[in-house]
Amino acid sequence: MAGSDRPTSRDVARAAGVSQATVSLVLGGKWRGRVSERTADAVRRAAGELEYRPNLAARSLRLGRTRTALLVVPALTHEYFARVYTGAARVADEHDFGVVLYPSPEGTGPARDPFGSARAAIDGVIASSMAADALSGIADGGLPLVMLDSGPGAAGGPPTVDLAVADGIRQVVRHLVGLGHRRITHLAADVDTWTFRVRAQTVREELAGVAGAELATERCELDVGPARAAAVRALTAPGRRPTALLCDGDVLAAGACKAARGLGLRVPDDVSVSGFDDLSLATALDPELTTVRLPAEDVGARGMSALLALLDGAPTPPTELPVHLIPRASTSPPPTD
Amino acid sequence: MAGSDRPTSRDVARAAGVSQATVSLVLGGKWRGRVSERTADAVRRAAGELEYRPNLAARSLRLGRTRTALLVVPALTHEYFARVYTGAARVADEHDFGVVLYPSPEGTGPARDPFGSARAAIDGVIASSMAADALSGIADGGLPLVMLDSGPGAAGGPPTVDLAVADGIRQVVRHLVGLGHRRITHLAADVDTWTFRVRAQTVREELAGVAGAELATERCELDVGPARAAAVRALTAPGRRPTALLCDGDVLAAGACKAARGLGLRVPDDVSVSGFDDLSLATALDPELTTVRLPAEDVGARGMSALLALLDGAPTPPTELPVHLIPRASTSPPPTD
DNA sequence: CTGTTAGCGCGTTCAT
DNA sequence: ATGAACGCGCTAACAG
Repeated sequence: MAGSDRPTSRDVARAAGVSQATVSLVLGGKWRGRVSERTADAVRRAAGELEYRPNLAARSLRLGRTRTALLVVPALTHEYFARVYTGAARVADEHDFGVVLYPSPEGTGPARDPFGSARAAIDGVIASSMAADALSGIADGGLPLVMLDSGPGAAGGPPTVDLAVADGIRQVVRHLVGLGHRRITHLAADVDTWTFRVRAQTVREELAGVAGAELATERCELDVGPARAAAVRALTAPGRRPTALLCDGDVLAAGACKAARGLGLRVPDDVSVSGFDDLSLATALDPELTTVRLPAEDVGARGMSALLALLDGAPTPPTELPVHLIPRASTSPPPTD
Repeated sequence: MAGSDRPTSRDVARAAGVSQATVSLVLGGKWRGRVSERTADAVRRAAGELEYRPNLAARSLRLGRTRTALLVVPALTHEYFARVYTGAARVADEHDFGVVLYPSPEGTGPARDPFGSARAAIDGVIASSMAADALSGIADGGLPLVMLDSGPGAAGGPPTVDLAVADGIRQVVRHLVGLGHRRITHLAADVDTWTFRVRAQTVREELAGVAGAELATERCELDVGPARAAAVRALTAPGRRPTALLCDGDVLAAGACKAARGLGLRVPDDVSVSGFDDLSLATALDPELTTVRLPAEDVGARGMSALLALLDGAPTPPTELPVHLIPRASTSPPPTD
């Protein structure tokens, strides 16, 4: 166990020939006119020589704060949440904060209490796409909380950072309608969260104002296989076949494309397919997906900023981030009968 | 700031009418025959009433350990590393350990020192796919270290967890050769790490033993766009066109498929394409990719286990995890001239 | 069987 | 301008 013992601030003090308090002041950056320039320099040199690093456990204990936030996500393997983390971690880093992840099991139901042991070690929580009831434990604990993708909260509730999903869906619908599509099937994710409820509702509302529009809906799990099956149902349902499949996510769109090909239909010539998320998958597919770009990193970044503001007692107005339609090759005018 | 002050073990002790040490023993689970059943029960009840949670900072300071591991990954947005994290976190959780992520910038070169502040707060490091020199800072610090996907280390070096990538490549080559392919281009990731060096070398070696085999190589960045460009170069190079593209990853394979289609070639009828990783992308594509499944979660899990063993002073033999070829629809016999 | 004591490393106050 | 002393909450030793 060589070199297992690290130097403490006392070691630095001894090496620099000063007291512990002086070391703390100098390294803490609050010595303006309290410690002479010469001594301050000696301290810094000694700290450098010894490769001194403050003991975070001791600091946290003394200060009562940990400079660590907990990010609760449904599934890290999904690229969207990985990006959210990346954004949150970047902002945290700029403020000497850390971010630890808590992937809530299965993303549904009141997750196993993430705070049994963690509560003591974190200053606040950023929760992404969680059902409100799963967060009751946090609110009870009086831990500062920011909610992501959960919809605008109540007046006195936690700060929120949301995506303009309704607007995103509107852009997709107008894009499809503008191309001439009237028979559209919504391939909906079978997940009961705010963001997906809004998508379903907005598709309905927006299409209700279009003359001759026919909307159908197929629900499925958020995975390629189930999406493919749902798309097959949609494309083989009795009556006239839909000319466009509006999917709740790029993953579903991938399944839809496979279904179309399997039925001998070409995308986009016979059926148009739109996605949502703009994952790297969207451009890996052929044809590339028309989809809606979500600023995932910004969501994480704004979430972290909101938490920092909350901890500072600063105002935290609700945030809504704009999203943009990215037209690509998977949509085109419908076939002429 | 309601309820911001949490109860301490002293509060629990007072409420239960015992001493602080008794609380510590009972809640720490080491009171067999040292505290009476009745008192223990009173302590637990009091702790429950007060919703007591031990202060982790204080515990860490006292014990000198944090029960936290640092996982260094090149890029979290890549599904593979997200899975590695998931596996590591699962094993960590089973041992009341936490895992914090450090995404090393750009995944190349000696990363910015992740330990400036973190070193003090972690018990050990699990580093994935890092260049050896980027890890010198860790080894110097005497911090327990486990290396992932870095190849078998020196005798006295850190424990390693590797994938049997050479065997995986061999399975792919034999699969292609078995189908009848002889002109094969290796679409290689332009990344200088052990795992990719091994892949290139194994392709060469394995194909060297096949009569009439012709190997070409195209290098590119690990992304769809560059892969597509590289595949176009491969498929339009002077001389007879290769009948199979052996790609270093599913992402590259996706680019290769797009390139083939763009040139009017069908996959797999005109050209076979194989991937590596078995990401969810592999089955999202059409045709589904023949690829090699990597047990990413197991890598993370074994890495964490190795670190725990290392911390316990237990032996940590090098681990190599098997990988398996998953034949799907993107490979078939070569076209008959 | 239980309580008392000491100290982990740090940041802060008070006294020099 | 600097040093001595204290306590954050916890656990491991030792007394009783």
